[in-house]
Amino acid sequence: MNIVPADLRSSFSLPPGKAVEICHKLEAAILQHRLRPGMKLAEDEVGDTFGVSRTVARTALQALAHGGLVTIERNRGAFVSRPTIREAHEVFEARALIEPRIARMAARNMTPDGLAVLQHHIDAEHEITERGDMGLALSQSGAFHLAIAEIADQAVLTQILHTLISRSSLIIALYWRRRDTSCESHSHHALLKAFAARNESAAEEIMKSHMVDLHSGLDLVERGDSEPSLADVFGRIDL
Amino acid sequence: MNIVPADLRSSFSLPPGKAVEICHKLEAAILQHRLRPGMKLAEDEVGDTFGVSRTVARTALQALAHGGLVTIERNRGAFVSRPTIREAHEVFEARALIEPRIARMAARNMTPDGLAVLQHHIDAEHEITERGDMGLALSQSGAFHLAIAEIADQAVLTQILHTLISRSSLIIALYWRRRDTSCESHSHHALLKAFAARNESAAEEIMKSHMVDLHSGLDLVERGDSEPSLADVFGRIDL
DNA sequence: AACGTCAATATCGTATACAATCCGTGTTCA
DNA sequence: TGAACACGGATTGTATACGATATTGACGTT
Repeated sequence: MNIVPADLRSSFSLPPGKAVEICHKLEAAILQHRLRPGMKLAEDEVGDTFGVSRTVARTALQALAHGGLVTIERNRGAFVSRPTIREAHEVFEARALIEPRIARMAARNMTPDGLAVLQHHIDAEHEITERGDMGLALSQSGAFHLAIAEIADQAVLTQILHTLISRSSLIIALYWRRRDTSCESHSHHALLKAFAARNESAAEEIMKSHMVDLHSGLDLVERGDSEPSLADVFGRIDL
Repeated sequence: MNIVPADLRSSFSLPPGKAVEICHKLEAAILQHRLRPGMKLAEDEVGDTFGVSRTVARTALQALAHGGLVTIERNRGAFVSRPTIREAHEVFEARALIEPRIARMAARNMTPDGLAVLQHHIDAEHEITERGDMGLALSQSGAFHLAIAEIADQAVLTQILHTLISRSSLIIALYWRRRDTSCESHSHHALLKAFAARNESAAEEIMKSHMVDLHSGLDLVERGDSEPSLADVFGRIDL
């Protein structure tokens, strides 16, 4: 079976030509945690991988950098971003501000078609979760939130939310502590129910608490080093 | 005297090297309405103007495109964006959602230094308004709002607000109908007072109504043509 | 053995060159 | 006269080439 999350379509200002596709592919890979935070994305390597020149690869990387998924350091190159704990808090606070409003608007605009789309997302998410592909499930979850924004029909907020959700994915890759995503699934069902009833206040409230849940599901406490120590990566070695 | 609005510093993902400066200069020019919405920004022209190659000019334009100030059409080039009426509403609704929250946070964090910075902005704005340079005054007003966000110390929201304010400037260039900016000035003073008192709720409320004022100061009704007619530009000629 | 210096290499920043696309003009034909 | 077409100029899309900068490893010194 071939369930792929509706790709989190990149912003309004599309980079020209081939760069768009590369953007989307890199974005998908990052969102699914196939490219982990901190990984180097060398221009030559990206270019070779996708069969384009460095120019195009560069354009794609710069576009991703504007979305916050990639960090470019001068004369050093591009890396998959590693959000700080501070930034993690800010991103989820921003989502907690924006998404309840979006949910309310979506509830107001909801149509049978919209409901069907959301239901489809939930089904896909469920099936992926069964298969245990955590990265894909997360990506799918993001697509669900974004679909709501599209139904709300607010291009500006949708664009903003898109970048926030992308960054959330990185944050979760770094700081998620729970094993299960049942809370996620439960909230999404509850949201769908509110949407079906076109209950604006309920949708807003559920989304608000969903945001709190997500935020509190993170393990955002300062570790010894801000950079992950070698021991974190390889485990401690007794000499 | 040399009062220049603290430049609305571009996002986190700085384009490399010289492109940053070009970005800032173009941004300033657009925000001050020296480059009007719809104007063509040819890569060669930009490059020649700033003494760099097309490559760098291109990078700068793409960066501005990500901020929404510039629109790039494939194979046609870059233009100063012309926000639609729809987008205008969305931008100001988004600001109305975000800025009151930012004002509240700023009030909470306010320090004597912060107050001094804001006071400085207000003074500058006042002086510029006296001189009658509408574009510069507007740019200065944006800088004031952004300064609040920086005091609120929320990088993520500040970044978002930055793009919203930039776009607001374009919107105002297209749709502003009032002659005066006294309401602007009044609101800013009121905000400063709330900040001085560290009155969070007052700051939030004043900002909220300030947003409503700004939004309602726009003339957002459909005109006959979306494109400005020649008559609009040259005046009507009786044959 | 540890540290600092220096060269080699890899990667990025910028400039230039070529290919593809679009737009306006002028011509041709109905 | 008007519409369709073809051509030429201009501008963007992409590739490549060269210069600048940072990192890595070797070497010599303390």
